[in-house]
Amino acid sequence: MSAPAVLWLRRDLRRADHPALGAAATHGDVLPVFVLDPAFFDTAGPVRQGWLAATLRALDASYEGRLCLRAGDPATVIPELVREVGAASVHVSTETEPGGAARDAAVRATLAAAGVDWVETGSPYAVTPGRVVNQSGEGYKVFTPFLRAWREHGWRGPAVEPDGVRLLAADGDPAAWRRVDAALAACPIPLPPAGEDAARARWAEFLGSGLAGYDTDRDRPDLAATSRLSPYLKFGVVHPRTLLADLQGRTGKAVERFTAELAWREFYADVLHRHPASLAGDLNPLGVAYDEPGEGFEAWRDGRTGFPVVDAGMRQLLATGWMHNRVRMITASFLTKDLHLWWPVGARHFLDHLIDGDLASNTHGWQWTAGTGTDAAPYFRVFNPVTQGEKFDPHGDYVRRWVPELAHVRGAAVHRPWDVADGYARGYPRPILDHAAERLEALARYQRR
DNA sequence: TTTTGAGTTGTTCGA
DNA sequence: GTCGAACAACTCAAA
Repeated sequence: MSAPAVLWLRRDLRRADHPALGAAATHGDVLPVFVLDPAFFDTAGPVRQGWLAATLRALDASYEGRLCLRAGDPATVIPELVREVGAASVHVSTETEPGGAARDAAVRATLAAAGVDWVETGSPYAVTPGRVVNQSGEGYKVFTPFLRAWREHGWRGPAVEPDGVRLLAADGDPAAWRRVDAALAACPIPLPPAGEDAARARWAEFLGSGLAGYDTDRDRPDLAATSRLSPYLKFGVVHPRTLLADLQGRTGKAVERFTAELAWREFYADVLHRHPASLAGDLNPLGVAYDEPGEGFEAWRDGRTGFPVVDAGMRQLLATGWMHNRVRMITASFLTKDLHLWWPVGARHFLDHLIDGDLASNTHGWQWTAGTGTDAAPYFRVFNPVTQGEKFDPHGDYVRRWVPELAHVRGAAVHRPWDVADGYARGYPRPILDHAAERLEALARYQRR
């Protein structure tokens, strides 16, 4: 009988379409393990901890209750586990985020010294970051050519689990499971259903009724027009390759558009992989002056800026761990162009509260808004929070849903409470700033540099 | 090497 | 109300 194979799960918390699982199974009995790494877990807020906890419980069920959960530094925990069960190999999906890649390098070195094989199969992306290159062999810095090259590169079909995979049971750490359950119990917001079955159900529903209108309605925060798969994609509960395979044979603008959104996720992962320093600072520094966070930041964070669509978005984030993409742009523009704060201030807050918070997409989405990222954003692209609200929440339903102080205002007028006779009757705050003035200030700062 | 066309998501103003 | 122009300069990708 051959030695067991450890399947170390990280951002691939699923059973289906799992190339690393297949690879592990060819080596021997498979021991699925997840490590609660304090470097990641302890720094996450209660919402993100809760979503991970729910996902881990579902993952354990996917693996027939045999998920081995341990806590600690993986560089210690994984080699220990390997010794314990006499494993000859450790199987993972390739991690390309800077922190995870550094962690993997450390674990891999320790294992190599012990003569244990380290096998990387697959990644959280249809095309592993670093593989889409231009004619000079370099990565892309502009999305559109990346998209073309990404499509031309293509991707494999879903991985089918080999017959007769045998899962090995190993002692988990009861204290670690207690921490998971405590995190779940302490989660301050209601979470979506976790796990693969829930992700598949969400996807099936989107394919059946949401995809057709995706092209035209995806920008409407008042409608449920997006896939809402991002919390599952974040932990690899569903793999984009699975989605792309299901889209085969379908055509039309909506399919193209949804595929492009998946490509954006891959593009930003590629950019972060090639430019790890962009995690903490500007990819393309503009040299503009930023203010220090103060009362304006607190108003933004708490959803009381006096700009209805901004406040609706910030409150949706706090209440649900999710914010509509269009509103992420509007609120980000407000922080960077109206409050004149540096984008990492907002990016940090988003990451602390989003259950789908993806390091690469969040970082570079923010940099796009700030004009420091991959897209050479025209300096004059400053969102007007009122006209954006009127355009994308045309009936005001989104604002009324998240801002109860404005629930009595009918129609699109909710975006301009200052023009409504009883607009402030229920205590909604007055605007904390003059957008027209701050827009000019932002433009001036860009030109002054 | 040089050149050329293009670059997710906008706003305002004036005709 | 609608529509086109103006709002900078630069970098990137590819021919």
